[in-house]
Amino acid sequence: MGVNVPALRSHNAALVLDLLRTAGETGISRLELAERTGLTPQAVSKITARLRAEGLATEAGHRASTGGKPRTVLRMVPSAAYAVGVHLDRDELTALLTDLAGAVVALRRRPVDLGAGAGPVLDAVTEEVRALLADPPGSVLGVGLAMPGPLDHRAGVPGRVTGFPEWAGHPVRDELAARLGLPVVLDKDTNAAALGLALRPTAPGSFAYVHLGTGLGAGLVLGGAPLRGDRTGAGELGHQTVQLDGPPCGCGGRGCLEVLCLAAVARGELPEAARILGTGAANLVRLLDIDQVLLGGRVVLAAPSVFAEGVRGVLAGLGLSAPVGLATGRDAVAEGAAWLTLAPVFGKQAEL
Amino acid sequence: MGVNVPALRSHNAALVLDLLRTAGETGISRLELAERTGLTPQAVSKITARLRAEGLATEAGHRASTGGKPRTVLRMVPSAAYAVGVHLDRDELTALLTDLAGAVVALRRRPVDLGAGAGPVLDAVTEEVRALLADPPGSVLGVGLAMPGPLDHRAGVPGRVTGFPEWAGHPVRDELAARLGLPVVLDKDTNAAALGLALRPTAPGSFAYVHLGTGLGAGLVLGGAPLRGDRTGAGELGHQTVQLDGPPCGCGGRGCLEVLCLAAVARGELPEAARILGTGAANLVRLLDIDQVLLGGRVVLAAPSVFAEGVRGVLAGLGLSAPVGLATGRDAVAEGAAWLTLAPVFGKQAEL
DNA sequence: TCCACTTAAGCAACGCTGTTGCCAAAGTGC
DNA sequence: GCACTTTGGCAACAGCGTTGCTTAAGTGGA
Repeated sequence: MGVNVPALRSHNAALVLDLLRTAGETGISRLELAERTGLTPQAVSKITARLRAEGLATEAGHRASTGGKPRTVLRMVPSAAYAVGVHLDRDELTALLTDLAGAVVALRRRPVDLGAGAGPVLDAVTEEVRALLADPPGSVLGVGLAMPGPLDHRAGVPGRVTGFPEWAGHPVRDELAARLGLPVVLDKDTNAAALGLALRPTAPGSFAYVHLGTGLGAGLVLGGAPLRGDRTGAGELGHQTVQLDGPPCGCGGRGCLEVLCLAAVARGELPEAARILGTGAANLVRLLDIDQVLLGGRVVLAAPSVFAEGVRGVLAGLGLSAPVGLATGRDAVAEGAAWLTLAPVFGKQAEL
Repeated sequence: MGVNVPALRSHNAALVLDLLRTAGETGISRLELAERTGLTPQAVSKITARLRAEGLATEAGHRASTGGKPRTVLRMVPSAAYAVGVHLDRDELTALLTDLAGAVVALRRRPVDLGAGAGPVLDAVTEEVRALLADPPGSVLGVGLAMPGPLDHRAGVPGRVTGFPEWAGHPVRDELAARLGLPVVLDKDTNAAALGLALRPTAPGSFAYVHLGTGLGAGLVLGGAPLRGDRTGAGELGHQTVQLDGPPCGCGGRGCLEVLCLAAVARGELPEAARILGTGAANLVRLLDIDQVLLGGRVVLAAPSVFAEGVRGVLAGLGLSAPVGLATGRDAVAEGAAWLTLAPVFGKQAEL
């Protein structure tokens, strides 16, 4: 909790590297970095010199002069390091390799059955990750693994995944780390997706990633940081009561959003499902004062405009101005999983 | 955003001072401070020497020896500084003076009518604060002012307070600061109360303060920090939809928690009101993975056990283990308001 | 073409941070 | 009484960002 001088140094270095990252291909000059960080230009020069010496940054041309020496443009070097992201879903495994900028370099997919138990499934994960790393791309930071909740991201252990009791308590993170010889970070699928979305250069400060697939969940990003909660339980949108004394749910409650929404989907009433989802989204927007809602998950992606329009309609009807968007696509969770290991490089989510 | 050496110094000093504060009367030794902060004992010695020189800390006895030189106990000096907290409610004004530890030193109360307009009401606030400070207690850090929402805590300006349109946009913070010659911080009543509760030494990391008075709102504390949102809108619990297509609400929605809950109160059905409130609280606990629910507000305090038991029952029925408590009492908001100016001294809520 | 001017960025000296190594102070217990 | 343990201050130190100055590299008017 206390900060000493080396900690200060690495904090500022991470801050500068993050600005280089978000500047992307465009790059950014030393003086802009100084303005954005509040540090003096001289300090930025020192920090960027170290980053260049480590191969993390490079000079890339000049800006137009404004009457004096033109600013030198600096850029991050994405190939300086790589990370693996794994999305372990109930029936499918997606593993991908990204560079330091989060761009997908390679991808592998195969069907799996979570019900087959931890041993065989982790065998499959190990195989796919080894295959990705067979052609060694350079320094690999680690592996991010995203699974359906509930789980404990600090211990790296799944909880009672609905329908897959044998996973509960299995030391997934440590076992995979031992097999691969790489650091592994475990998190909930929705949290991983939200993290990946949160670190896009254009991301708003606070938003919710609402995922409608085999279940209904959300990843919450508040003030730039994902909210996990002490028990990795945050984002349990599916079991919000939106119908007092409504139909019972397996969770013990009644009128849960997930039950109502998925029932509408099952009936084929997608606009009604979108309206129910919109009510849940509106509750989020109002309770947390967030800037944006991003929809994702298989059910949404099967009829994106129906859901986007439906949710948008509910928010507009309540006078809420938060825009509604769609999350990138099929691999949002796996890409976010890679960010679980990339993020610390940029000083994000220090405490996992 | 960047951190330089003086910033590091003040950060560590605030950190140490906060540990002294939470240690309270008991005090804490230099070595414990070193363990808790991660700093070396020598660094802690230097920092505490400065704090003692500034009069913020003092030595207070010794611990029992464990085989060597006994540890010297350090304590914060609460009388080193004071702060004013003002709770401006729809019909009542509470102003109090606290010391650096947040203990109430003096209190004044009078009826007001928010509808009388900003001018006369701010006159009354000015009078009461001046009266509190008539017998000057020492260094006064500033004034925290808590009002019903909506408002903009960054600009220090109320929004459209329901039923009191003339307050909208009035520069309350700046005007009061000019009148009193002291820094003023404005925040929503529920946020102030939550802040005060969050800074108690025994507070859990994440909790919700649920306030049921003339309206229904919540103050959310996540990971030790109050959540306000960019528009100070976070905590709008009252307009969470918990009854799809339920009775209409003035907000444009249907089945809002506030409408249902207050209707039950109006019918005299307090257990039913508690059950509805409990449903809202359960939604909070699940969505945000919080550790505790604290109930407050006039309606709750009029029948505390009914509401506490009712909410507790709903949570227990859903298998949620978060304990339900009652917020201290009538002046929770005013005491929290004082913390709006005290908190920065301890490195809390840097960004207001 | 020249030259004054502006802006960018590195070099060197500096102040200040927390750290390290050492030692005095103040207890315990054989 | 003495060996031992633990606390906490003193002094020297490495390393951070800052300050003052210099050099590099442009623009634009005479």
